[in-house]
Amino acid sequence: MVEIFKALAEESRLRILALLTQGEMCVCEIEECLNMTQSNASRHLAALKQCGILDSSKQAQWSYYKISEKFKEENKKLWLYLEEKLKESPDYKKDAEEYLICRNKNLCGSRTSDIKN
Amino acid sequence: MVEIFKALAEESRLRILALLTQGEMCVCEIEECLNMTQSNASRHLAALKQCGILDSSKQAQWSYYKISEKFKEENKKLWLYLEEKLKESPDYKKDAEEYLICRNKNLCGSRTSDIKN
DNA sequence: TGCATATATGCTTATATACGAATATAATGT
DNA sequence: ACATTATATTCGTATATAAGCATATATGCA
Repeated sequence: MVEIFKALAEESRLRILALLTQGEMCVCEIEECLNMTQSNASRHLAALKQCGILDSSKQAQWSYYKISEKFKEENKKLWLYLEEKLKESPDYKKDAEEYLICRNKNLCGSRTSDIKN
Repeated sequence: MVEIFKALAEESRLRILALLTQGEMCVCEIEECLNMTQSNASRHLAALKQCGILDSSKQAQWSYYKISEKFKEENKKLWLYLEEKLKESPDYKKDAEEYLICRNKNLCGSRTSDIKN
């Protein structure tokens, strides 16, 4: 449990999580939306994955990250809390708008998940 | 929210929280139950109080800490999660036994809350 | 008043964490 | 094979956090 809280105890990682509630994203999209350096984005994503909060899959040269279903199931109550509170954060609205802009830029070319979205 | 997660991102503080699910305690009881130094116990309690997770009240020379009702209300889902998971932690059983022993030692003399318990 | 006890806090040190810049690795397309 | 792009990782540095020890503060009691 401590590991999970450590992962959540960082502003940037919470912003990443908030973004990912909208769906899967690749590193460069996160980087762009949150205006952070590549290494920073990559490291925060790795930290969230490391403790089981995120899943990742590699398609071509892109790594896609999303909230782990297993995590949601095993930490239902925490997840409900996060869903509720992340949206209340002051950064959320702004980041969510950036997310839409990113989507339209189609930074990472077409991908499997785009078919669904 | 980050502040709350930061406070929760520490093993000793989670053990303190687990203990406090059983009721109000003073610093010296925490100190004894968890076998930590006085300054350490005091500081961890201060950190938990600082971000609203704990309340404290002073009676004579003792400071009593307990889980804040306001915190529970404003963070219902998180609190439900904590109640569920803290009990599953490997330290919990051992610490809970220590808690009973402490109670019997009556370290801090009689107190208001003892009447209720 | 003086002493003992409980708690909080300053100070120092050790460790952890976050960051940017550079580099390594992997996949793609020419 | 080579250049390009996306991502991961290494390195050095700056900052944050935790711990112990000593000290300050506050309360109760002789």
